[in-house]
Amino acid sequence: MRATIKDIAEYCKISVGTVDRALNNRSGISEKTKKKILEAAEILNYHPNHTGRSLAKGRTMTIGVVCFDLCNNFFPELIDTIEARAKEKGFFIYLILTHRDFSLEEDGISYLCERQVDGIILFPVGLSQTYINSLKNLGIPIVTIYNRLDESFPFVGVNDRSAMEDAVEHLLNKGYRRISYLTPDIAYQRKQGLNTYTLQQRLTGYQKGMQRFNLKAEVLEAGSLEEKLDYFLEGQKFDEKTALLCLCDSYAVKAIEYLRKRNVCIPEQVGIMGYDNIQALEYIHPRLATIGYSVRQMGQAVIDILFECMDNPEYFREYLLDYTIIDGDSLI
Amino acid sequence: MRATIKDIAEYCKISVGTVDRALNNRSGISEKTKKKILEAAEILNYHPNHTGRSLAKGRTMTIGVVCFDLCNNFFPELIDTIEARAKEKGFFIYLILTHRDFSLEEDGISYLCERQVDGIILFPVGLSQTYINSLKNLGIPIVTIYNRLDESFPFVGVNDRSAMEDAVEHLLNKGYRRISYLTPDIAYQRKQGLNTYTLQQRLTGYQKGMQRFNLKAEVLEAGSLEEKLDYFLEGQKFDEKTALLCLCDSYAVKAIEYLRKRNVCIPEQVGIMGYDNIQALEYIHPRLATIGYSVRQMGQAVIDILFECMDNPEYFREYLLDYTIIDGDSLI
DNA sequence: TTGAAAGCGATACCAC
DNA sequence: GTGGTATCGCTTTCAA
Repeated sequence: MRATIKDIAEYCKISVGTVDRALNNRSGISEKTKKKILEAAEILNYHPNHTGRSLAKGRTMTIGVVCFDLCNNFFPELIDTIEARAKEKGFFIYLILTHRDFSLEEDGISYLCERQVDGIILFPVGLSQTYINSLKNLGIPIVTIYNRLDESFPFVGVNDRSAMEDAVEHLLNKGYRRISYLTPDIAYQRKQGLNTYTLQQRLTGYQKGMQRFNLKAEVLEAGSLEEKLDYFLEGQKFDEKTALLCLCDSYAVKAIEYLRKRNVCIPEQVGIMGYDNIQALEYIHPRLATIGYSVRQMGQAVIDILFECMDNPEYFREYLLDYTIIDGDSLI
Repeated sequence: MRATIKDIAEYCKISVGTVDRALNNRSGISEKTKKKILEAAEILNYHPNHTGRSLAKGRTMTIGVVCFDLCNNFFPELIDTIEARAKEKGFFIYLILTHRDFSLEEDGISYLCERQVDGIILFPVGLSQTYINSLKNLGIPIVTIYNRLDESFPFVGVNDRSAMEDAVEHLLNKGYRRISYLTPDIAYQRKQGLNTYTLQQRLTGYQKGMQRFNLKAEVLEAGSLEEKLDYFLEGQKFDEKTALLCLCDSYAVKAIEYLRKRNVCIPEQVGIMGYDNIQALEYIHPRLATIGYSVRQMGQAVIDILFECMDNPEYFREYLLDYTIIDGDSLI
């Protein structure tokens, strides 16, 4: 059995209150008894019991991170940052992966709540008003990231709309006139009750950009990735400079794979551009043109905002990160 | 404030003991009062308080995962598997990243201990006997993975030694006669007090393989990656089929990048082989020849063994996964 | 079938 | 400065 403050108290023939004072550097204790107690703690190999403390204090020093998965996008680096910063402040991380399954998200949140976490970082999958209300009623600070919920929850993301608009401009400046946009089927996902905030922002940016330059938007949305790309290539004569702007890098990389299979030369016949600047790009050829932003900064922001909310429940902030267009060999 | 069992008890004018029986499907309660209590719980929007329960039961239903990072190798997929399986059994995951820094590992373990986790999955960085003893004294089941500690801790890994030996044979069968081995500086890491178990196993496998076929082993170990590769290329006339066998895929991929910069053709001038079959390989060209194993199976094994240990502290198992040689375009 | 009370380990307040 | 004790929310045992 592990030693408790009671053991120390008995060992020193003293009360638990005093032991607590010594162990937690509280005032109102003589140096002499303090020293005696600390020595006893050493001898008995005392380690504080976090569960007992949590119950007494009503704080668990734990934050829940509810994320889609660890295998895609910028998530690993982001969680890395969050973990490090949380640790600095004495907090631990409960990791919950939803795989974009709403019921897993709902269950996860509910368990986090039972476990009295002090705050939650949430990549929302759900979006219904009922769900939003239930989150509000939890009385736990929640910061959303990637997908937005509504103005009652602080949000951290990239300025996607503007970024995609700039991406279109970038392609235009490189002489591309036909610019298609590759995205998952947003309407379908919406129908499934999924949160499509970021998907929508990026799409809107693309559409706005095309509109601004009087270009005809072509959104490849329906069907599997292969079907979209087949449609894209259909009747394609490569007689005008053609580019494929993709929702995200992992999508772009898959597209490159498939186009290569169909003997399409990149960038000679089709230029490709992604979004996110994921680390794996370093090793992928041709070097993908993309849109980059600081994942570290994003992680810092989300955790710092969460800490703010924990101190002050009224705190609200929407934090949109800056981005940079990164050119690459996937464009000509 | 959230409702507690006491609130329910008062609401129903009944004792907390009975409420507990109803809420936890314990025996010795009439259907009628049980129904009344469950309804009250619904009305009062009762959610159990995990902290209180943990304190009373002495179990937190939490396991700590102490891992290097999330950005390399097979870690994301592994943690994904572990998280899913833990969740199935009602357990939560504390994620701690050490970045291969021993003091972070030590601190992490010690905090996990304060938080009374029921078990730990550990990618060990440390290896000293003092450290091992301190882990033993924790009285918490620990399963090691990737790096081994000693026979007091269950271990899950791949049969690295045999795999690397087979890799050598594979290269030999393809006609390679000069086979160099690329690895981090093991001696140096050892001197830093780091656990080099897997590094060493793989190296030994390579050496054994070379010895078996009477080939001269050439281990590229000292200096930066660039320095090692410069040394490797030095005086290289490409007059005999040359291959570079690498500790792991991410290492191999970096090597390919650098060799390309030095205008070395792969696989024409140098064949490359990696280890781990990481997911990113799908999008990297040339397709890297590598050694694959089931990360899912590894995750299942480690968590199942941990659960066994939690039931039975005497339980011990060393689980070595099978592997497959995967050929690729990085060899000719 | 139900109630009462003693823990679990730590905190916090009040009294001396 | 120190001791005593109620409290946090839940479990568990014993008695009724």
